[in-house]
Amino acid sequence: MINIPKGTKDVLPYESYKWHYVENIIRDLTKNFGFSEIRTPTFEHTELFLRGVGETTDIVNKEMYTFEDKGKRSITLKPEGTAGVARSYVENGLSEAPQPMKMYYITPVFRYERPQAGRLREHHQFGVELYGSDSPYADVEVISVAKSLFDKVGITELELNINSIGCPVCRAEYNKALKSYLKDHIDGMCPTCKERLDKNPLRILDCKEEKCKAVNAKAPRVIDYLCDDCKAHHETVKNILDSLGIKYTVNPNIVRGLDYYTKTVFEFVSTSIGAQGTVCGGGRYNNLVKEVGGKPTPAVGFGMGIERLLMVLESLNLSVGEVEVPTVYVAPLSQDLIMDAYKIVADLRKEGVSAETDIIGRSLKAQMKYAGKRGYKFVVVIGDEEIKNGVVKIKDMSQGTEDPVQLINLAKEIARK
RNA sequence: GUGGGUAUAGUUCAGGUGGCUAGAAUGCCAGAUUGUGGCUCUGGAGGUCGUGGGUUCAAGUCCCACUACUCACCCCA
Repeated sequence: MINIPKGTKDVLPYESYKWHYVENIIRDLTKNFGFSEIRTPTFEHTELFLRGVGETTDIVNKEMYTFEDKGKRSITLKPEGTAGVARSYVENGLSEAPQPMKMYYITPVFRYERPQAGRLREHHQFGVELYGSDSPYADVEVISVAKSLFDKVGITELELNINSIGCPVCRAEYNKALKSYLKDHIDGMCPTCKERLDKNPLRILDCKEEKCKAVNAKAPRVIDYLCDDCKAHHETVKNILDSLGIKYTVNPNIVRGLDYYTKTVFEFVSTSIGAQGTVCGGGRYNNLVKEVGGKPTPAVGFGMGIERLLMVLESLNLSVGEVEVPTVYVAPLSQDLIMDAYKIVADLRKEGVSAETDIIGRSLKAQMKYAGKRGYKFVVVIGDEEIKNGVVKIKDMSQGTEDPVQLINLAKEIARK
């Protein structure tokens, strides 16, 4: 037997309705906020991610699905959604379309990692991108989309953490201060943090080792080093969130793992789905568009893991939508009547009523069982009598009651119920 | 890349110190005096016990290796 590649998942026929449920909510909600869908390729030139995501990140260093195609081009399966959108924005001259440009996507993303609960090699992200505004209102606009989605599906337990990591100017200042602090304490820290000291000292703040946490607690904080502009931006974001009644925690230790972030960073974290609790992560990335070859354009957005979102819904026993089954099952009493049943089903379908009939030649009893198990609302049994008289009974499966109706009015009657 | 755990029907799992013709529940299919599901009862199909070696008269059970899955670190959605 050939089995599924490590870290991937099938969405089976009896569970795909859950995906439709969240996707439908996403499409309604983004429309409500004025975002339009953008679809970019599943793979891009590797170069895009090197420049866009950043060469020092783990994603680029060790997690990309990169291969050479038959034309000797280096191709990479998208490890995140933002870089492709930035590329498309530049390549298609979207900066000349009415601004701001508000986009969203639902896409698979690929990272070569060791799978565990809530972490896959292929997962799906819903992402939102807002280009062309440096206003704190844009940050909040994006956060609001995520927040509204969680509200809509009934999730109240997610905690919103926000932080500001400043712009290149103030971050340079901060990095200096942080490094000099850490140098004095590095001996007591874990090996990975020692390594990070030179490469990416910001990440040290995110370490979960107890001894490192203790050091980090007293480390200089980014927000104390923000320049006036970044500081004002951060304060305004908080003020707007406050006035909208969106609760948050300022967490000086959140640092996103992608190089392109500036100013605002945020994440929505769950405690109910295991160690991989970040359901949604995002922030502002004012340097990205320039980085991939466009003119400097402020941008803000987030990525949300759909698998993780579903995990949260199920762990909290919240609705994940309803099984998708046609409305009516038409049951021929015997094999002689299959043709009649099939015609009735065809008519119902033409009238826009979803319907199904027996195509494997089962007994009436077996058909009833099938209809009951799959959750049909109505069953119509077709026998010689019914055909002769042109009158059938609509059985309501949840009530167990039967109502007679003229065969020619069947579709109308069902639509009415 | 580094640790820990687990591998027996479609699924969830039983099978102390080696002796089975490998079980249960659930699901699937069929039936319970031939026109009706959910409850109940009966029957049936379905496993080379992850793979390969080894010990033994005898291995699902003990030993070794491999593989897969899984959880955690790392990192992230």
